[in-house]
Amino acid sequence: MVPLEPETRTLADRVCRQIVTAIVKGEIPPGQKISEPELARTYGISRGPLREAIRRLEGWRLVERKAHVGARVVQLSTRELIEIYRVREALEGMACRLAAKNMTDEEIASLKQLLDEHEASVDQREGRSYFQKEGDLDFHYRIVQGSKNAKLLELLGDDLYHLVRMYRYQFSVSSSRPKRALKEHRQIIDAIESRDEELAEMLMRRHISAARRNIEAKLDTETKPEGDKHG
Amino acid sequence: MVPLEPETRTLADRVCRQIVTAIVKGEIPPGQKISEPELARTYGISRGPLREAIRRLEGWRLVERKAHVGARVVQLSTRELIEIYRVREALEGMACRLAAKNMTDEEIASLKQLLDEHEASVDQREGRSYFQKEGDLDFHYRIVQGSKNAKLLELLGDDLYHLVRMYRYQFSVSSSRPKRALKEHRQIIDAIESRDEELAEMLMRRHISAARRNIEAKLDTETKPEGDKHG
DNA sequence: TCTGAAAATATTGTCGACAATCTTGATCAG
DNA sequence: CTGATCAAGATTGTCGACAATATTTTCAGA
Repeated sequence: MVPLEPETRTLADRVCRQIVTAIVKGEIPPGQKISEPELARTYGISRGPLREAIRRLEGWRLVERKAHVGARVVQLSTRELIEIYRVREALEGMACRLAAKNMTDEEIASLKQLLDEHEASVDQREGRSYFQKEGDLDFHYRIVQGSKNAKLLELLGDDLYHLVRMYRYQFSVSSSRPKRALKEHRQIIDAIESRDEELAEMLMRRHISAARRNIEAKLDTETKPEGDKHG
Repeated sequence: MVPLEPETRTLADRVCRQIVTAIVKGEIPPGQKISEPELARTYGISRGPLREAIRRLEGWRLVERKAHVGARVVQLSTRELIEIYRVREALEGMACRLAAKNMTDEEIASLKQLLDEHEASVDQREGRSYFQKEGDLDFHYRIVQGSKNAKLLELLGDDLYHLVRMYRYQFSVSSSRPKRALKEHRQIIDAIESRDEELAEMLMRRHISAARRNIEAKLDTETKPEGDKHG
């Protein structure tokens, strides 16, 4: 028999998850200082487990800590967001290559079904970008799972996706091109289905690279609408 | 003015580094249980900071913890080592591509000089695999630095290289083909110098991929010298 | 002798208190 | 009035003690 949450049997672990959720959803905004006494009161625990939770978050790079000053929620600069997309391009490209080799037929079928649902919600227009936003990460997450590479899953799932989610909540940035993204998702799953590793990796890299350039372009127009430098 | 070790002003931080070193060097062997009272006595601190240090190590995936049981040093299975090399292939391939774009001429020159030193030590045969071993990671680390992508540096430097070093100490596995590796390193830096991003990435991926296959082959012959299955 | 359960032991988890450090605000010299 | 210095307050860092859980040992019964 397996309990619903097997490893949440200690205060530090439970609170750790709660804080992650709070940070990702923006309830604790980026850049905000984390007050130990205040958080301890909020969650009704002592400072001991709370500090341990913060230390783990530090390892996951969701908070930054300075000695004798305190911990702050990481604040993603646009530069760092771009960096993350470079990392995603590399990591998810590899994940997609491995998925083409290791995904089971059942997993592929299930993923195609997920895309059908996404398409329906996009068509009906009731799926406001909100759903598509989370749905997008669902797709990517499943690919990574399909790679059967635990290390990839760790790095992307624990380290990067949290940050990406955080950023999306923060700026309410959805994929901004749901139909295009959906089409690319279909191409990717097709490549996986035909077990074309090379193509699968290339398509995923182009998919993420396009998202990155999309962000870069948006930022360029926002920050310097009449600038002439291209740095 | 900058002190030599700016952020090691708290017990937990200092002990954290000490434990990392001890783990990487094998002084605390993989799989061994970490006894909190014992380690606290060893380093002369209380259990509080020690636990926080362990929690951060948990975030870095150098130790695994089970509630009410304790923390153990991670034990790399061969499967996990292979997984790590897949991740390195993806990440360092991207790093190399970015390095070809972003490395300064000075950094490139310095790195070529480093390779000269490696070559000298290999030729003299006095560079036993020991030096080459660390020298190899030096080269790779500099490439990652040259990418100017902080996220890449974090993931590779903090998460993966520790594990790779640990494994090398553990099995005394050096590159086992120092001349070949050195030649590949030269090809890579040449590609970077000519700012050929595409080629630089490809060469780095082939370089790491070759190392992975080398390990796989060695493991195959060791574990199943007369087997017929290829799983 | 072997098996199973229960007690004893040791370890981990949690808490409150104290010490060290940083931040803030007030006071005073220029 | 401005700036710096110093003190008061608040926050983080550290510690020892107690509670909860897991592991080991022991002992009784078959």
